[in-house]
Amino acid sequence: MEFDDKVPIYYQIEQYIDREIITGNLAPGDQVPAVRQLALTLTVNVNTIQRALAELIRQGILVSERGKGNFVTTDTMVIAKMKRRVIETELAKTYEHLAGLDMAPAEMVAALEAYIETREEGERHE
Amino acid sequence: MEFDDKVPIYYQIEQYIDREIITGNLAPGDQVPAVRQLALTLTVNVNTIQRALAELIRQGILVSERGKGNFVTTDTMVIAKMKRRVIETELAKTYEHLAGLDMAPAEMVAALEAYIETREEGERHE
Amino acid sequence: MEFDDKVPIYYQIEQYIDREIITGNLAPGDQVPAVRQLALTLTVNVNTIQRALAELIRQGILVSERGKGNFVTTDTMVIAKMKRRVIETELAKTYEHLAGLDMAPAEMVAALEAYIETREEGERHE
Amino acid sequence: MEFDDKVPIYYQIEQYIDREIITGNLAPGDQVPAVRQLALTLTVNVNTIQRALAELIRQGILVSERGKGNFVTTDTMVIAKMKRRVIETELAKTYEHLAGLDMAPAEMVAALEAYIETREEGERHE
DNA sequence: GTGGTCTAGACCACG
DNA sequence: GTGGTCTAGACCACC
Repeated sequence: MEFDDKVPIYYQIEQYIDREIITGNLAPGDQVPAVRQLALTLTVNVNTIQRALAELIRQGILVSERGKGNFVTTDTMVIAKMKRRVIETELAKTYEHLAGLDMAPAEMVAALEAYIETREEGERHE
Repeated sequence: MEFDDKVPIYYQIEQYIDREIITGNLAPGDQVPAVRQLALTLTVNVNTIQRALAELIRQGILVSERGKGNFVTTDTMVIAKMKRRVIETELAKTYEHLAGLDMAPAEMVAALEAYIETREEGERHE
Repeated sequence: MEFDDKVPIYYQIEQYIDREIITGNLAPGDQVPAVRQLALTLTVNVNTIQRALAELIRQGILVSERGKGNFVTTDTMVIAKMKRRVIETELAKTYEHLAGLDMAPAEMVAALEAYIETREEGERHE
Repeated sequence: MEFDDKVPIYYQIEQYIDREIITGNLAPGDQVPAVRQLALTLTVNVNTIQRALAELIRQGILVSERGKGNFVTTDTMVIAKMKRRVIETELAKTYEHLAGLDMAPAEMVAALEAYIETREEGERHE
């Protein structure tokens, strides 16, 4: 995994785990890989992992069981809410940024479609 | 202006000036407000402004004239290129993030349209 | 039983058994439930139970008889002393904490009375 | 300051700062002593202080200003709510613990009064 | 000078 | 073996 050094690593790990849960790679009730395992896989320090997990635990997305491990909550409401929040935040950020470039809503959609088109062409020729 | 404390302020200021140029609020050849003026307007420290401007100068987007001030480059190619980069970067980030949530390209466009729809309704009822 | 994850579980179990003895649920001479039984009832690991019991044995509150089990001491002086200690500790902690909030002794009593009043009202309406 | 090694130090520091705010030693808008200063005063590591402050910032009780310091929120509603929570939690804990010893509400009040009485006598003879 | 982030490494609580 | 807490110390961003 690559990190953007403009934002804290612990924050990127938080988002990474959010995504793993949203996509179902980590299902409700699943055990999250051990802290030391994640530290190895992502090549970051154990404490940095802990900090990311602590925030997810605080949000109720993960639950910690002492000596057993960390688990994805089985409360699907919490997960559904998180998913909505993540997507909404992403779209809102895109909207704000493009609006800040004086783009009208219809132009944004067109730009995204054009981008996807270009990208897919690029992939076809790889 | 509000800052996201998850990313460096100097970097947000860089992007802010990029946007001012793209939208034409700052046209080619225009003088950029004095450092101390920007520091007041944005309520950040002078050094932070300096750092953002230094980066823009390095990129050739601004040109510094000793004793006179900083000016937007008159090289419209540089500006056009920057504009493309900014928009492309924004769309790429959105694409990557949504793809990371297992969203298909068509879904991304639909989600953005839905978001805009919801947002406009919200604004109508404000 | 629910545990406060801010304090060691073995310590909370110690206090739990203290309370069982003080209330008479466990009388002098009574056999304490088997370690494995307690582990099941309280849903904690056997080792954690052992650690709590070891401390109570050290204090003379329980006596261990090899091959038979653990028993509440018949030395009522020890129990009486423990009871006094438990209550005194509780009141002292409350006093210290409220005093740390600049509350005068009379206010503490009033606050406790008010709390009990509110609580009983709440229970009446449940 | 002395720490109870049964609960995390960062948590005790959190409560310590809560109390400083409740008693007015730290008023709304006041700057909290520098992290490194607190670390010296309380003789704990800087990171431990950071962890306590991070939680208070998350709760909106403190606000952090990059490069300037940490400040007590000027939102007195947040502080008032925190104060109520702290006192309520303290009384609830006392109530639960004494109820667990089979004490009736009236006895609790009597016990607290007796404790205060004894304590004041002790102080008179010191 | 002030807070923020990360690393390395140790030790404890629990299973 | 697994997570939780703490320490020591470094380096960065910002004022």
